[in-house]
Amino acid sequence: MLDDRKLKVLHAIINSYIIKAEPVGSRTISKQYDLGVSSATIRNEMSDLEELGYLNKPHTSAGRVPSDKAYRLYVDQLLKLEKRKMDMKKKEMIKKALIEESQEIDELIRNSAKIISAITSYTSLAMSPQLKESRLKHIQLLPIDEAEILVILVSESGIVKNTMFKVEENISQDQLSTISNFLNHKLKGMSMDEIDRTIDDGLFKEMYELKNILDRIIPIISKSLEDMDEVDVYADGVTNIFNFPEYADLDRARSFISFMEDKDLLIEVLLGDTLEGDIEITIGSENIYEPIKDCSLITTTYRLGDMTIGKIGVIGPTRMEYFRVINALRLFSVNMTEILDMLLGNPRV
Amino acid sequence: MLDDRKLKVLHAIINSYIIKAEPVGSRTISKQYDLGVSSATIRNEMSDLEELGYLNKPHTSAGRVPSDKAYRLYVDQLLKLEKRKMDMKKKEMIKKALIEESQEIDELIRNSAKIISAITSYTSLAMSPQLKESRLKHIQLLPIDEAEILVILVSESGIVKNTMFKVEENISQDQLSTISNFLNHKLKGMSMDEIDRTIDDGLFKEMYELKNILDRIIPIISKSLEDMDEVDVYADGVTNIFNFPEYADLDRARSFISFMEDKDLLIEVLLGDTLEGDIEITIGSENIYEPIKDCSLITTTYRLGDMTIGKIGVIGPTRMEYFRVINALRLFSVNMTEILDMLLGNPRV
DNA sequence: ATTAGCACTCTTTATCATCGAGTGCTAATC
DNA sequence: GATTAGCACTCGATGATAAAGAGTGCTAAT
Repeated sequence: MLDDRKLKVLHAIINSYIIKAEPVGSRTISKQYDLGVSSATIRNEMSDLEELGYLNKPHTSAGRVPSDKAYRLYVDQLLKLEKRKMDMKKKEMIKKALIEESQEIDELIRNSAKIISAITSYTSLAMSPQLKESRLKHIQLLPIDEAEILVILVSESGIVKNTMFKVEENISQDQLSTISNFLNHKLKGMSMDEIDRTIDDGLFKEMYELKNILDRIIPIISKSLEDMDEVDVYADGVTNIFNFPEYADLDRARSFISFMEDKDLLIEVLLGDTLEGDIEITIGSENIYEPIKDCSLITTTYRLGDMTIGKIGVIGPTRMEYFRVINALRLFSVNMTEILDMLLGNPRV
Repeated sequence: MLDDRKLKVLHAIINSYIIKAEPVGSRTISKQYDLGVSSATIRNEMSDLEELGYLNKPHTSAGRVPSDKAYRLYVDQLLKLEKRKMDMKKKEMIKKALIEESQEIDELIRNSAKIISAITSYTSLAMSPQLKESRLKHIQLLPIDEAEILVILVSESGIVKNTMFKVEENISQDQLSTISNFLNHKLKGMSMDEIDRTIDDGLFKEMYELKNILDRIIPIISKSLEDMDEVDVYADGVTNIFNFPEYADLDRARSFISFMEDKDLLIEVLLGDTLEGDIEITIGSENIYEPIKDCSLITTTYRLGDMTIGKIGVIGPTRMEYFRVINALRLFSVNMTEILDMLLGNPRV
């Protein structure tokens, strides 16, 4: 469909446009890229490419601009041809920085977002681990003082969640231990969903004497479980968007930044693609949400054990430096997976 | 220094400018505000006011614009005269919304920021509680499995912090209990600072047999304590700034939004003022940081018990609707104090 | 099939005149 | 003596017009 020369011309145009953000004319191509043909020939090729939907003209006397379709072609080839080598020195540097700065998982995610946006100079997105499948490893009720009890949940993936609650009656240490043991016995190893179901089934009739207390604790556990696998998302370098002339328009900038302020939307966007695969790229109009239909989104995943549990990504204008961003994200994908392994241990799955 | 009529003129100009964001001319004042004098008189008064530093002229043939000094006067009078009544119906509404949406403290803070920016349509800032003075109520080591121990710290203010750590050796449940008890006995009731000092003093020579384990745990406690009183800050409604014509300039908007992205700076800004007092207002050039020298910042505090532990605020153009914002913030100050009291109990201080 | 050449299109930029809001001064008025 | 009407003047905003420049697309020559 596209002969070799057309491809070369298209590539040249894309490259030029990615760098300059200005419509590319035939003369630019014939002079700066060594295709050995005159600008008139390029003009004809460009005309063809436009007809095929790979190029757009902002107006009659402007140069051409690559269409989303062109980027799609470009990116697909990029991903196919490319030798997946990784700059190991850079990788280790980043890893070190991340480890030193991030004691907690949320910190790790936030810092990753920060570094990614810093080195790519686009806006970065990072999602905290999603651990829906995670199983309960330990549950414990701890008396803090006469009137307060602390509920502690630990998941196999090492996430801890606790909730304080108050009681009026006096509950003895023994009673608490009994309940702790009972709950541990019953719920340990279950996934969040299973626990929810078990709770709904009212499996706790066995413990008549402590029913009052249990009735108070169950909803707390339920709520805590919910909280535990609640994902969060961070955007960093949002103002980087101002660096791109396509966002010199206030309304555009506003709409982009507003979008980045809405965490729910961002989660949707990140989860929109599957949770599988290496690098995923969504180009311009391929995006579902209006405000980012002129953006490209590149995401990758990170894992814990065999399970993909989160995503990080970069978002910017469609004329993004795909290659550079892909490489950067690969670095982070590997690093975060390794660091999480370290932080959370290596649970069986 | 300012006679009554000058004051009235100044007020009229400020009011007009707050609404319209456009330089105010003498004719506007004489027509729309009922001062009973002609525009020529107003012109003379304006000329005087300019000389006194209360008004500025963007250029010869524009109207006048209030200076920071004018806003300062305006605001000081506002705060003095104003009858501090609170719309109790609105207050209860907000309180209800906050309580329903916010199970955790961080959520409460975030939601507050969200609601504040929604109802004021400015950018809101909210700082999480600062509990430096908070004392340790409980410390416990909990075995999760053979190789993992959970360290739990509970402060008197009810904040819980935990850290998982791994051990190679087997440590018996008994040993852990011993250590837990020992630490509780030694550290309970101490403030963070005191604990740090106690730790530094190496007070733990008493426990020879368990020294290995203690040496591992101490730094973890130390780190956790640090984390516990780390403040966080949220900004919401940042893109509201686009609603104001003074930020139609891309560079301005960018600089503002970039500033709001930097949490460290925001903390500085919020803590910059004292932690005391009811409402604090910083106008334009009174701000230390360049990017917000054309903004006004209104903050108030919230408390736990007798102690001021956090701040919330609103930031926007100097021609802010001070009155409305002040009232809104008062509502939140009271509400958050009440809700925190509920959530965290009422510790003695 | 390629290319030189040229007319044509459309944006960008600069220039200039005009308009109007607003000031500041002066002289008349209360 | 304070107020005000009147008017010349200032200066940004608006819009029209022209010139420049970049690029296309067609035609005819190679």
